[in-house]
Amino acid sequence: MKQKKSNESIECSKSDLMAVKDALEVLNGRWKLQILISLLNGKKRFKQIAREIDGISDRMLSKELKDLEENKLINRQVYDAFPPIVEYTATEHTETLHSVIYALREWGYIHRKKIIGK
Amino acid sequence: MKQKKSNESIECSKSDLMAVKDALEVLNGRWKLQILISLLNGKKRFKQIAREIDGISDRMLSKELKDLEENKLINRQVYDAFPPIVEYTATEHTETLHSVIYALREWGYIHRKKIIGK
DNA sequence: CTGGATCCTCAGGGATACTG
DNA sequence: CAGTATCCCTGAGGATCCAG
Repeated sequence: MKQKKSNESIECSKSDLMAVKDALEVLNGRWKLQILISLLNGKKRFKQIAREIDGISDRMLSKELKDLEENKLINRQVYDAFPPIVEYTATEHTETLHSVIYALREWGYIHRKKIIGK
Repeated sequence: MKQKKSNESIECSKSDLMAVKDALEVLNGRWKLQILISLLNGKKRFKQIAREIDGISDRMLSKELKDLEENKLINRQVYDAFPPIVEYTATEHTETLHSVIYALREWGYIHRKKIIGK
């Protein structure tokens, strides 16, 4: 993918840019990563996720979950019961997001210190 | 509320979630990361960036650059000349984004292979 | 409980024209 | 060249109601 410049590797190629754009496209919006993080902590039911994520509406959660399922980032398991039980779980593919989440979290802390926290 | 899987650490705390949200807030939209990646490759003038990033309008570029400057993610240097010359550069703070960009890029490749490329 | 269906709002973003 | 000013539209996302 990339070559080094003395000591720092710099993003450069069109192909790299495309990859970043692809990633952002899948993870876009305010909710997807929050949902995935929540599920990386263990299987959850619909209402559980809704309660955990501050401010999300049922409608958005439903839509985002469908999106994520299409991208193989979550599994949806339906149990035939009443009241209905649906469990969502992360997939092996979700696990590959760990480094992204980790990097964003670290940077979030750095940035907060830099801009807000001083 | 945490279940470990053998060897991986899992995101969990409220504070971590906040950090990720903060990061996403600063980097949101389709353009900011593309602009930053472009500038991490070296100083650029307005039109240069506009030409490099496919599909961005002058208006958006202008707005995003202002945003990024407020977040100390770019420097804006104006030279008194005609025609006007304005150069944008990455900052030290931008450098801290490297791991984020790197992670997103890697994941973009992985995801493409998983979903599209098969 | 799990969502689908509807309706509505608003900000993100495109197009174009214009200024210093 | 480096933007600003307008106008407009689309789509993300909220609120509410309803059904299985």
